[in-house]
Amino acid sequence: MEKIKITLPDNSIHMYAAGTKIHEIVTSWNKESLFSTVAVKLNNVLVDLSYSVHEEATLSLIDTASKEGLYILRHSISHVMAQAVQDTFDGVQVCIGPSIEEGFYYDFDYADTFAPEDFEKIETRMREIVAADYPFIRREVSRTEAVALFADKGESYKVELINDLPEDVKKVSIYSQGGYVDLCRGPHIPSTGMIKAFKLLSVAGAYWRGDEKNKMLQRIYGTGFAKEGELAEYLRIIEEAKKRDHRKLGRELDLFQINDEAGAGLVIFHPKGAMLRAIIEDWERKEHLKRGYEMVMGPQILKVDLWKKSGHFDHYRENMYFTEIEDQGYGIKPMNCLSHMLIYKSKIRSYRDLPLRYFELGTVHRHEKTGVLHGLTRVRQFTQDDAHILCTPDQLNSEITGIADFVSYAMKIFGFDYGVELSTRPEKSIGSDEDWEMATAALENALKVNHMVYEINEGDGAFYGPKIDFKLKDALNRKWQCATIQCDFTLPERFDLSYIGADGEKHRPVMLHRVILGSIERFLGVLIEHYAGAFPVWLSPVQAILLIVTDRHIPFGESVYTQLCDAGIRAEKDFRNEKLGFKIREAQLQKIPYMLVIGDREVESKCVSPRKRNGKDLGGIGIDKFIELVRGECEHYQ
RNA sequence: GCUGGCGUAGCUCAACAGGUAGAGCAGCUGAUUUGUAAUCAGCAGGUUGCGGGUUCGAGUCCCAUCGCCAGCUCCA
Repeated sequence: MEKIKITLPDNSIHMYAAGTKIHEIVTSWNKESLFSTVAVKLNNVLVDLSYSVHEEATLSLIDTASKEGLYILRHSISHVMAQAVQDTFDGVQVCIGPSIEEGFYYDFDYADTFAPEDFEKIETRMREIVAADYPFIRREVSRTEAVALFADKGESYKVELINDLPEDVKKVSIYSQGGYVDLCRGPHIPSTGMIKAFKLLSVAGAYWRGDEKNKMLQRIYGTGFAKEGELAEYLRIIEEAKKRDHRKLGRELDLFQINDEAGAGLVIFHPKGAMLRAIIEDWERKEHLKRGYEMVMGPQILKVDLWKKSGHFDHYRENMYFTEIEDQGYGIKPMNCLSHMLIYKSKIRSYRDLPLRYFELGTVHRHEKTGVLHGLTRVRQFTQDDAHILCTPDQLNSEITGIADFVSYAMKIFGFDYGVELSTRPEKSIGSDEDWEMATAALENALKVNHMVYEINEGDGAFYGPKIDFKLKDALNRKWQCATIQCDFTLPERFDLSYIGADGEKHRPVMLHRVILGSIERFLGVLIEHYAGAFPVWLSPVQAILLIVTDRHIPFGESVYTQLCDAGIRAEKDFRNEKLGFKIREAQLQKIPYMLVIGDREVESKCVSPRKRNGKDLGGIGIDKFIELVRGECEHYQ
């Protein structure tokens, strides 16, 4: 019999008979590893353990500890769930059921509705399927055979999927376990018994193939892990996220409200929330001025004709609000660029003036569909830390570098980690192919020059240009879009912007749209969740609260309060007739960084006793020393 | 916008299968003068999101509308 050479994971080379199953090869090499191996990579291609090798190959194992392994495990669990759902309910058609970042889902077409109460039934059946340890069996069949098979089962969605495959696909693979058959590329785990920890989480609507014109299906979400402990940890993080929800903390910390009477998606900032915003905005102004930006301000509404000129009317109208004044149509701005264009055009520009960097904390309105509104992170009115940079094409690189540095600095200041993505031309867009290519190349080039690691996000650019998106990661590792740099050759064209070059001729400048924190509202929402409401001292709306032991300490308390206010420290006083423990509890729940206890001892020695938010008692220290302490914690930022 | 779930006091939540809303916290009043996460007592607080309908009777059932939640689609 023919022998083939297999390079094993430890780089040792062994000879096996052609046609040997991978499962047998692994068994002969290291039986133990089978416990956690879900599939293997054969010459870098993922295949099942049941695969038979016919050619010389290099083998590496994929176990549940790896990202790919977990993906495969979860995909297999989704098949088990689909089987359980079909076994439990009549008349259910299966659609698609992939692994996703944090788990898996499966879409079903079912006349009745699934309720979370049904999960227990489904999970019980799933556990039976797991206990039965059914092997996942792969079979390759012709398209016609597959169509016949699924048509016979009444699975019209699967039939549609097969019929829509490219013509050159002659064969498809199907997987079965315990009588359940599914169209699937694979690979899968060897058998259902390998599944140890899973949980169904939620059910929600989802359009067939993600198109809102199609039928709404029911999607059941679940997650799975290699070990019970990991599942428990994941569920703990979900609970933690709930505790940190900025909508809940926003109310508890009295930061803001979103009120039906005022309107959906419209934020009303309370004193503490407005303070927090002001701190961030002051920081923004200072940092922008440092970096050569100039502050500008534009109106909230501009004539419709101008929006037609810019292309917003044709491409962004459904997101805009309009109004009329004395028969003249106006559009409420959804972006800040128009005024900035007019500022540029207000006089003749020389190449010596460039780059021009116009910065505006610009409030915009966008008509978002009701279903997408969400606390502070998705609203209808928000303020962007927006800037438009007008420069020569050869200044693009250094400008983008400057912005990237700015973003990196801001993320460090606020304590976030982040990732970078390059988003390319979307279907609905304006501008020539040439401009798009130039703009995309400019952004990509800047990323490369700066050795930045990035991912490509196809078709996710703005309608007027490609963009670099910075996605920050919060304390719970969730990603949020905040900073973005967009390259635009179109708007300068439409507004016929020019500058006089060294050659005395007119040239067209290039424009960069960019935000650093993005929407101040969204950023605040993310910030609240990142810090769980316990802001660092420099951001805390209230930095210190004075707590007196009894009312004979009021006069000294008042004098301390005055000294702190004079020193620019944001202080509050709690001189109520309550026990100290009660006041500490309240200050603690308000997550105030410093509680200053004032009793007989402090009055006597003219000092305060700070108690930190983490419970640490700093003992009696002089007021000057406390002021110094707080300033020291802020100076690095302000 | 779509699918499903949900709107009860400032907040968190009760009220069996329709029978004229109840608790804790917060608030107010009084007592208490208090040392590092809740002092005690009393009082007050709601046309059950808004508008229709069914019924002798609706928080509970039906319709419509506004809003919230989870997704989908879209996005800063």
